Amino acid sequence: MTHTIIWFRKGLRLCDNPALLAAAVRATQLWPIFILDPWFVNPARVGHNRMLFLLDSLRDLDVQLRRLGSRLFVLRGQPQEVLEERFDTWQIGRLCFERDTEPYARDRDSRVSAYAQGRGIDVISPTAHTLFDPDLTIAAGGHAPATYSAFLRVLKKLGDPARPLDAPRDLPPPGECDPEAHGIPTLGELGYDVTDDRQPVHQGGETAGRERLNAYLSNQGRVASFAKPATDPTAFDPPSTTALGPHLKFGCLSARTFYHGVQDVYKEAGTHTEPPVSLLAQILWREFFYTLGYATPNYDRMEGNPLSRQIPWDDNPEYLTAWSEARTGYPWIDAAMSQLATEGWLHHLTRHCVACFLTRGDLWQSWEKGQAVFDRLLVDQDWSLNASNWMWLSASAFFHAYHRVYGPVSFAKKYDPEGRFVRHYLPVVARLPKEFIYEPWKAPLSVQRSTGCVIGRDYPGPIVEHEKVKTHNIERMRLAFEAARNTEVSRSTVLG
DNA sequence: TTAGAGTTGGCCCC
DNA sequence: GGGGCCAACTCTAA
Repeated sequence: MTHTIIWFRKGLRLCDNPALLAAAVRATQLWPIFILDPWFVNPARVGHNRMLFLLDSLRDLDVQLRRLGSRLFVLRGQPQEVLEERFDTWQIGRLCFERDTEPYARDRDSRVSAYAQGRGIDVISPTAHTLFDPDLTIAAGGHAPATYSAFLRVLKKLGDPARPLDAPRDLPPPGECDPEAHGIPTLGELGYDVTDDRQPVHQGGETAGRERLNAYLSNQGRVASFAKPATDPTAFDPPSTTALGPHLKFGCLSARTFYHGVQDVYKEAGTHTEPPVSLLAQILWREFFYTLGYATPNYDRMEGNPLSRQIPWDDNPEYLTAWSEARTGYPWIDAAMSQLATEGWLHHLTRHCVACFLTRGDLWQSWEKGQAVFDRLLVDQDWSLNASNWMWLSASAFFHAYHRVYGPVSFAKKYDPEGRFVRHYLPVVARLPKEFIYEPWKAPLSVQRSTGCVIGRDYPGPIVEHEKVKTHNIERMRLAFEAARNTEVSRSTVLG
C-alpha cells in the first residue's frame, strides 16, 4: 500500500518512461503532478512560444493519463515547498521522477530527495532523458570525452542503448485532489501577454511528437541520405530538418525512441550516411553535449569553465540589442532573428550565422549574451546544447578554424538567391529586387523609395561593415588563441 | 614527435 | 559544381 507521486518535469510522455512505470507498481493511489515553478514561469526567462509548447504538452499528457483512468495535477509554487506540503497532506510513501542533469535541476532534486528520504519516503529517479547514464559514459571513457570522435569510440564500447519501454497499459487511481484547482492554466493566467494571437508553429505533446517523428521516418530515402551540413537553412515551409528539437527538449519523445526509430529505418534501407553528419549522429551530438555539460563546471559561462577559451569580448549593449531585435541592417541576420522571435525555432546553420555574427564574426560580444537570448526565445532551448553550440560558434571550444567566418550576405545568397526566406520573415525588404535583397543599402535611392525600404527610415543601414570588422576580428581571435597558448605554457612551466 | 583528421566558410577559377 | 587556396588550430593515434 503506497501513496505515490510521479513528478513530471521533462519526460512529458507515457512511452519509454521508467519513472512512471516504477510509480505505477503497487501504488494504491497515484498523483501524476507537474509543478509550475515561478523560476521558469517568467516571460523574461521562458518566452511565450516555449511556454505554449509546454502547456500543449501538459494537455496531451493529461488526455493520455485520463485514458488510463488517471489524470494530471498541475501545482504552482517553489517545487520543494509544494512537495513538502503534499508529502504530508497526501501521506506519500514514494516519489518518482526522471533524472535531470542540468545544474538547476540537480540542485533542486538533491534537496527534494534529501528531504523526502529524511521523512522515510522512497525516491526513485531513473535516467531516461539521454541515451545513457552520463556517469556510465564518463566511466567507460575514463574521463569526459574531449572530442566527438573520442565520444563515438566510447559509445562503441557501450553498444546500442536499450530499446524504448512500452507505455503502461493501466494506472492506479489518482489520489484525491480538488480537480478544479489543479487544471492546466492558459498562457494569460500565467502572466504572459496574450494580445499576440498568432498560432504557434510548433505543436507540443507526445502525440504530436510521435506523429512528427513517424512522418519523418516514413521517407526512407530522406532518412538514409540525411547529411546535416547539406540541409537548407533557408527552407521554412517545410524546414529541411526534423524540427524535433522541442519534443526532445521536453521529453515528449525520448532519445531512445528517436535512436531506434532511425536504426530501424537504416536496417530497411541498407546503406545510409554516417556520423558526424547522419540523422542518427544528431541524437549522438545531443548525447555528447549532455555528457560534457554534466561533467564540466561552469559550463554555461566563460569564467571558471575549463573548456572555454578566455576571450576579451567587448561590452556594447547597443550592438546586443540591435542583434536581438533584428535591427543589424543585414536582412539575413535580421530575418533569422525575426524567425526566432516569432516562432522560437531556427535551422541549425541559421543559428550558426547569427551566433557567429554576434561573437567572433562581426559584433565581438560575449557568447554568454547570445546564449541568454536563445535561452529565452528557443522552443527547443536546452541548457547543455545551447552552451555547447555558443562555445562552438564563438570558437571558444570545440571549433578552432576561426578564420572561417560566415558572411551575412554570401551565406544565404548561396542557398536562396531569390531571397524567399528574408522576404517572408522581414517584410520591410520584401519588395526589393533580388540583386539588393541581402544588401539593401546598395540599392539606388529611387529603388529604395519605390519598394518602401528607404535605408535610415524604413530599415537601418548595416550596423558594421562586415568585410572590415571580419578582418579585424580574425586578428583579435588570433591574439586570443596566442594568449591562451602562452597561459598554457606558463602554467605547465609553473607546474614543472 | 609527428602526421592526420576534424559535422557544415569564402573566394576565385575553371 | 568542384577544386585549390586562404592561413593555420587542437586532439589523438602511432
